[in-house]
Amino acid sequence: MDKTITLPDSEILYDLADLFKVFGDSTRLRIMYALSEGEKNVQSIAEGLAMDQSTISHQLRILRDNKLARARREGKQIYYSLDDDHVKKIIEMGLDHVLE
Amino acid sequence: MDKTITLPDSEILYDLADLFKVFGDSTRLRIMYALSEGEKNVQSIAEGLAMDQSTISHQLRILRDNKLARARREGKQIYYSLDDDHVKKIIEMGLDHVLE
DNA sequence: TGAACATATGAAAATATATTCATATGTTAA
DNA sequence: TTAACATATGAATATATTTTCATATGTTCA
Repeated sequence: MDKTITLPDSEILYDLADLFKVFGDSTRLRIMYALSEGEKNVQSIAEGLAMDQSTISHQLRILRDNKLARARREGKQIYYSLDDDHVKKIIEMGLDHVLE
Repeated sequence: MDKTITLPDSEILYDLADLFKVFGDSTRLRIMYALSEGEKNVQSIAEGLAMDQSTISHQLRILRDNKLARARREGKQIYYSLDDDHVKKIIEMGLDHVLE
């Protein structure tokens, strides 16, 4: 009997887990939903979600670090938008499962 | 200006986050990969991944609770398999992002 | 029934994560 | 240059999560 299990490179597995971790927090999901409506600055996300500016900023950083959102400065404000088509698709796949 | 952000029901958001949390751990991803090769019992997963029986068992429970794996007893052993077509698709979407 | 085996589970310890608070940084306009 | 504003960030705290260890539960077979 062959007990071998074929896995992706360990580094890729960690990256994959890290990616899903980003989706595994309701605050970040809410931010991603907000951004799916279009580009928004930090304030308006914070107000729209009724959360602290600091909380949003910390979480936006995580989205940025994981290349799920990107930032663009315009004057004093920084506008964020989704940085990847996969974002919506991944969320939709998840919803499919959750709603079934 | 309209500051409204349209979000899914808060309960659904939490369920969605919980679902992605399941994918957000490399041990569980490895188990899911193992099961994507076909049904396996706990021992053979543990051996294949070189991890503790207990660790695997704890994580299999999480997969079960989230309806991502299902269990079937056959004698002393319990065979697990993936319980949802979405699993592979969600992982593939994640890989697309990670590999790009 | 009892021994051997496969799996599950509770509790503890180790680690990771999210939020808050205070404050720093960067930008604009007076 | 200074005041006012928008955003970012470090540190502390609170909370969650993973793994390990010990042991319980369920099954088979002698």
